[in-house]
Amino acid sequence: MIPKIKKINLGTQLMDTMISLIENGTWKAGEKLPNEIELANSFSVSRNIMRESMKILENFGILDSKTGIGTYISDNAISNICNMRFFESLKNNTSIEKLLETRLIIEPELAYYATLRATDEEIETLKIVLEEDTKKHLITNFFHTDDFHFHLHVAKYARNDILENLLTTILEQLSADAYGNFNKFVDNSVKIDSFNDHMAVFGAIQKRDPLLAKEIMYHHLFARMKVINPDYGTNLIYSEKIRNDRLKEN
Amino acid sequence: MIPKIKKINLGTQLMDTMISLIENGTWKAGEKLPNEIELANSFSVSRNIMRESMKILENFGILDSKTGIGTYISDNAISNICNMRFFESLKNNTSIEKLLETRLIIEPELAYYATLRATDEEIETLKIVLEEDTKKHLITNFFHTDDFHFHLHVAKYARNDILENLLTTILEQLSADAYGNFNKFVDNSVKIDSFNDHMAVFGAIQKRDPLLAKEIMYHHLFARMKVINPDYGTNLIYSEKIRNDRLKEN
DNA sequence: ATCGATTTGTTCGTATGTATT
DNA sequence: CAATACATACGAACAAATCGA
Repeated sequence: MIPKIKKINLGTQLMDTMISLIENGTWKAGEKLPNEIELANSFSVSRNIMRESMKILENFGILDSKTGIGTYISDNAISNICNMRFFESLKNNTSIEKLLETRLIIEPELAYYATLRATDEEIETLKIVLEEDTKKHLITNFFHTDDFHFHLHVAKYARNDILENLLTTILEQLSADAYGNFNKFVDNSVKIDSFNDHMAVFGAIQKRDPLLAKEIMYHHLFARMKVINPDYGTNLIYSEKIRNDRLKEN
Repeated sequence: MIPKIKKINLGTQLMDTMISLIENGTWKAGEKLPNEIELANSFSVSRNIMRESMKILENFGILDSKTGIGTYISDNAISNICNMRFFESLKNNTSIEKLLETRLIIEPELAYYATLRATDEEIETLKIVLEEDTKKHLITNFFHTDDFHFHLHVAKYARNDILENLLTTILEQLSADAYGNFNKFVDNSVKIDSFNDHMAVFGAIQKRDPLLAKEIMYHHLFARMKVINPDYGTNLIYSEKIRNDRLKEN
């Protein structure tokens, strides 16, 4: 398969050079840029192209244009360039395994924090979410994106916006990707196991037992990972048993 | 303090309406859009403004323009809209505590995976990084961004691009923010503790003891958190002791 | 293989609204 | 109030790429 090279147009070239100007310190944070016409001239492009590039950088929080005053380099331009790169990597990332691994890392912790931070009302909501899933589960071949409602609710109750949003994009990517279709044809026993795991996680949250919620969530996701890659974790030694052994040693 | 409402210009309005058109299903993924002139007419804006908005959406991977052919809605437009929102939240998020909490959640796991996946050469590199830090530590009042080299290397060796990039942006935000300055004036004992933690994490990685690396990293970051918010975690029960107790009970 | 139609890429000229002085 | 500097917005045009006849 030949990788499609997108022909670089003036706009993206401009964007890239402006970013490097900021990164190498030629343009410093807080600094005022020359006006659009001068800029366009100095880069030898038209004003519209100049504007298109600047608009994109403005949208990324790297530039800051104020009507009638001028355009400035954002105070946190460098940090937003970093964000932009993160975003790029997220956009191009297609490895289902890495997406699942990320879930494996963050979701047990989210379950842990959700157990500590969810209000009683929120736990009731979670119960309702599960009950609705039960209905779907009994009636149709429920799965795929439906499965995600529970996880997203748990993430919300953990009160960490960053990781909640990260999980949202990961789940969105998983359901958009082949993984979404894959799940439709997965063996029924896997679905049932998965559903029971949800019930167990909920039970732990309801009992306000954060460590238990965390452990169950981990094993739930680890089982999912095993479905798409049976070899995963053969080099890993994270397991209840070994952990127990280690802790008893001390 | 009055929140500054950025006067919505035509471009951002257009962008928002186009996104809702995609989200509510009026524009479906893979669909071809009318040409720029027709679009501009139907939205009653000039072609330039139309282009500016489309360029931004293209940059986010929501639209896909091909010279001489036309503009299409990306196949994974919805998932990229989600990414965009994540990016927005990351851009506006200023809570140092949430940034640190995210580190507290992901970095122990990254240390864990790094211990399992780092090559012997990479562990040597890590050693050199630490030695360089030692020199800086002895000579100048080393800290703040210097402290981050070690963490970023560990993240890299964990072989999870998503979380490595997330950590990079978090550390970048922390050093850009007040936190960076704050760290400059922190008590010297804190610096020494922190440095010793790094040594201990490295020791665990070198011994190929992933659980130990994870535990030390956790306590290292928890201590950092306590510096900026002494009350943090008083409602948390995550601790070696309690975990031990729980596991021995069973 | 050439031509024409279509569509994005790019440029220029001009007018308007807004903020500073 | 007037002058200035600037971003915002529009319209017309040409160039380059693509596709189908």
